[in-house]
Amino acid sequence: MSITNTGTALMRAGLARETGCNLETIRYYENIGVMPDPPRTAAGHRVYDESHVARLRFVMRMRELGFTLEEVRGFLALTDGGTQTCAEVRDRTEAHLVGVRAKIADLQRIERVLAETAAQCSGKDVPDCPVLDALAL
Amino acid sequence: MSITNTGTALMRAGLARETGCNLETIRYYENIGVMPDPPRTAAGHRVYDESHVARLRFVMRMRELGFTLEEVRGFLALTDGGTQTCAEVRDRTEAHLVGVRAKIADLQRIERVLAETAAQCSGKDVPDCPVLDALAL
DNA sequence: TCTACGATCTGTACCAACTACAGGTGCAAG
DNA sequence: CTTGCACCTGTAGTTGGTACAGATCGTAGA
Repeated sequence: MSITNTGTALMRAGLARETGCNLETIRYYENIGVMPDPPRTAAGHRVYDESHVARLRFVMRMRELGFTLEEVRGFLALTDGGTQTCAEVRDRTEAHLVGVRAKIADLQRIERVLAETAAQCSGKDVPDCPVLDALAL
Repeated sequence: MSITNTGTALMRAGLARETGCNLETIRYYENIGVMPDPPRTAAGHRVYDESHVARLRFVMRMRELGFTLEEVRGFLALTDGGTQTCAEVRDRTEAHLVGVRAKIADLQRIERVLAETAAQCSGKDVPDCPVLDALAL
């Protein structure tokens, strides 16, 4: 399953480079329990392998898709426990999708209000403005 | 000329009730300079009038439309100085609109990815799931 | 071997934009 | 007179990071 090359030991900067993740964010994810405490060298330096790269990429992809870290944690708990089912994962994904669609609708409403109001502007060097009128309502 | 007719004196809770703003947020807006320091009673209690109600409503409406407090401050500085022009207000509004449209596009991309992936789910009680596969890529 | 430099370590502070709470006063009703 | 609420202040917590200070480690050059 996991292809573990012998020489793929990474330090924190290496993991950051491999994943594109910010250096400090790696430690942050460790602190909040999203990434595991990695093994350390004698001097206390963190050592990462391919499993850490994969997990961090998973976390980053979920974040890109707008999942909260709490939701990420939930997914990881499922897969870490090996208790995940396709139905459960789909349900959580669709629950998130509902939120995303609500945000889109919200922003579209905002977009419409802003565009319609700005379209009424004279664009002149006068103090009166329909945008300010709309905001003062 | 009764005091209670035109000059409706409000305490903080009254202003919150009139505007729907959270009680603590009013003090926060005062601290960050978005709302002015109101006059006080002898005991130090804040006293608000209609001008505060109007200003707070203006701030809240801008926030609802997704403007940052920094942008709100900018608009208020314009109108407080009486230096606003319709052209300037329209320009700032349209600059904000660009950001809103970018957010919508972003969320629509996310929506598409989530919907397409979730649609491939078997919905069964099995550990394999196309959503997890997509995230693990 | 000494030394300089970069990488790593830790804790902590900072950002937006609020929200909440602790601990203290004021004021009016019962 | 006491109860109880509204108000006051400062400060901490939230989410998801980002950044910095100060200490230590590890290695390459002189």
